[in-house]
Amino acid sequence: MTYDFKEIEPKWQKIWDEKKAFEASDKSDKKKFYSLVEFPYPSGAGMHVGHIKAYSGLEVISRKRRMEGYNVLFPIGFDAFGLPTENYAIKTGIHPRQVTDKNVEKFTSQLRRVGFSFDWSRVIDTTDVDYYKWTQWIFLKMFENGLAFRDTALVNYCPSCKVVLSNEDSQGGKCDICHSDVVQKSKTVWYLRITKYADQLLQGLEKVDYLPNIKQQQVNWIGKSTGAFVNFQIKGTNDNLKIYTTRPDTLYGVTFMVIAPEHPAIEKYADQIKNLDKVNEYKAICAKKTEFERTQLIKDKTGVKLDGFSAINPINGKEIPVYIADYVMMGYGTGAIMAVPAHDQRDYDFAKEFGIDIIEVIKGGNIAECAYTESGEMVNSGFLNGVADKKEAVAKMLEYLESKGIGEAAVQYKMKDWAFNRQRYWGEPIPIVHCPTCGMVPVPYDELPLKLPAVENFEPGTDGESPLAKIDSFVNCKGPKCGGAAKSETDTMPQWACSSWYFLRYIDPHNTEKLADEEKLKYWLPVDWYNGGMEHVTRHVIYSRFWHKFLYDLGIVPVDEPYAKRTAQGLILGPDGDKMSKSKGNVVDPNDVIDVYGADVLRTYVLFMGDYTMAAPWSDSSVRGCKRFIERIWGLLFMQKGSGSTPAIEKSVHKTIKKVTEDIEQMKFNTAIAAMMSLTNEIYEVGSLTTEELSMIIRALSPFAPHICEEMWERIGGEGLCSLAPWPVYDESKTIDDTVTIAVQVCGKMKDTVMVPADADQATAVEIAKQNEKVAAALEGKTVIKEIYVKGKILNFVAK
RNA sequence: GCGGGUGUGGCGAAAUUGGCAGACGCGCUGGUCUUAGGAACCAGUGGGAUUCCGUGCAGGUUCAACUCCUGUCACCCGCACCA
Repeated sequence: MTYDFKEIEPKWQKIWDEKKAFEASDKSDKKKFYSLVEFPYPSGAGMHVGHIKAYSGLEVISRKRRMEGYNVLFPIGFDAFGLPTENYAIKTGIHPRQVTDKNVEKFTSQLRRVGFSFDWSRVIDTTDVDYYKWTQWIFLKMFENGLAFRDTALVNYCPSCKVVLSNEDSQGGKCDICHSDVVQKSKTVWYLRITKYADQLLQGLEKVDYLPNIKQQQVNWIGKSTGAFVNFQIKGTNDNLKIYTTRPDTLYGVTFMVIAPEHPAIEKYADQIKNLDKVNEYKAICAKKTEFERTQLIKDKTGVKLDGFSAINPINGKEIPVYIADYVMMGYGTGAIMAVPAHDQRDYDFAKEFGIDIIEVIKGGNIAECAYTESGEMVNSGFLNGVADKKEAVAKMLEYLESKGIGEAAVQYKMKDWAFNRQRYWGEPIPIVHCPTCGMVPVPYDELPLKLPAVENFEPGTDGESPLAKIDSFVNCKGPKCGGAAKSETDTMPQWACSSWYFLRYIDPHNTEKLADEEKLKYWLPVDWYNGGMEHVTRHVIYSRFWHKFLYDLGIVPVDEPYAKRTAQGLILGPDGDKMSKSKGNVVDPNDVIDVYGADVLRTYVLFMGDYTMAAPWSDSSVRGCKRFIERIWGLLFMQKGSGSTPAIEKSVHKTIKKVTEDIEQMKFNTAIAAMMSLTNEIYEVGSLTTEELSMIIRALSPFAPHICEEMWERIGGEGLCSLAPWPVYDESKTIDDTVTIAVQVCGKMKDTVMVPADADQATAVEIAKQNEKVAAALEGKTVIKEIYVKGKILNFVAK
């Protein structure tokens, strides 16, 4: 009898559904396990096999946990607001609501065909008003607490998409959506004050179990640096130019200062600056440059000296010339620096370009050649002379600066506040009213959700205005406080808003009173294991940790870190080894694979391909190997015999169960599957196994290939569903061999292997080894100086 | 430039963390059965050769190195004039 996946797979999917086999219980004596995968953006293209790999990791772990007796919450939903849907709507004229519904339906059917054990009773769609009501609610709480605010600043702006972008969405100076160059534009925009949580976001990493590279990326992104603010008096005034430096120890080496082209001091002291025309000309050139261009010319330093404007070095009273240059950014530190060319390469390049003095204050380098950035003995530095330790020098200088009131220790972060509004339709409306008498007023909580109005035209305005601005009935409203005529905010929230808290909603998805019930939150949080893509670690993961910490401070959630553990899967590349993309035409559709081989084969293959965390190319022919394996598993059904284990098979079964049990926990799915393949090969050689052995194998394979395992489970008379049957327990004693094969080396070169009792002592092993022909031949005429014996592994004769 | 990662057969990859390099799978070769096979099954498969060489390259530590150390090259990813 052959294995007919086309009949078996839908059969069991239906049964799981009818029995609500994978629904989590909110009340249970069992230990809870919350496993979370990043919910998909339902694009029109449907899912590709990369999605399947992304979900299969925790799918296996969730299924194993259920079999181990846990109450498992493994939910799924749709992250459905966003530009691709809106752009599609603009192109086709179909409303984003309809597009989203259609795509969600497509994704759902694909996911179901794979047989994922999601709890389908908790599906959420972030574009559902009952969901985004709470996204708006959280925004209002942030507004109330001063974490959501408006400011006029230079922002990243995509001229093609006509939207303001966050730093995170414009990495490398390119728009994350359309990849065109981002320009800097002065606009009044909404921000979320994520920087307030910078230190907590950093500290929090110490107590969570994230893969090391994920942690490191977040640490870099937050970019904490410790240094000092130092005030340089502006000559001829009582005003100061405040700078930030990480090297206060080099203060004696300052020979010039640089301020950003946008620095306010230029306007404030415009009348003092004699070459204002030249300065303004330079400012105009900088403003035209995109962020991308500005980071291109790293070596060629440009700038203009401010004539008639200088500062005083507070440490020695020296007059210091001040320049403007675009290598200093307004967005970091104070937008002004003290330049120490002897010990900073950028300052060095600038000094060479402009013929400025270079004063060595740390010995050890050759400042005629380049800046010396290592540590060494301080010179030309007044009271610091002779100090050789950098830390000590910094500490002494800080102490001095603070005692004189001219500077203070300071911490800076690279992370910037989150630019939060988008001039787009398909997002959550920001629930704020601009009232001419009362200013910015939040929409009252009991009026939430503030629904997206029906529109015909989704095109953003040419002046960078939201499509909502054209809807008079939406824009014109009453001021919530005074009742007078007012205007609604017309911008919407960015794509990352709704995903910043979705894992909380899964816990209580149908609650109409609160975002989720406290008791349930207390039971399920934190997420025990969260898996997703590397591309989200500096965006979604940081954003959601920030929202979570805020909700924790409000007392809404019971733990301060949302995710106890975070891992990331590697990409599936196209068969050509390139990243899968529609334009390259190398995308593999899971439906095509399921049509030919079935879901169990697809699931097994995406996990067998290689290291789960690493990228690997798709191979159509390799899929067939997994198909053969699944079919050979089916064949085991016809090799059963009632009783009487073959001792070697019994041992191998227990060893395999042990390996599978352990490997799954480390996401080493590829070696777990390989072990089961080996075992199968071995059983085929012997030709039989007991029903009990088969039962163990089926259960261990069931997280990977659940459909065939259910069918086999039923046929061997297993009780209930295989998916909920107890995880097979191996007998440790049966995993240990009585005799082992050890390698025998002579002078480190392998000569042969010999069988010895597992607990053989050195003398026994040596005796057995010496009887081996090849070993004896190699030792012929030599004197053994030393014998090295590692039990169960190796015996090495060191001989002359 | 900084941070993270990866280099192992024709290919995807393993290696109990210093102990038999190449498990498992693909592909390939030969065979069996077939009208046929891009099906199934069986056997073989790192390279040269009769005892050597092989984990990007060059050194080192060790009885023993894919694994540890020093240097170096290549590729991938992230950040990037961050003061």
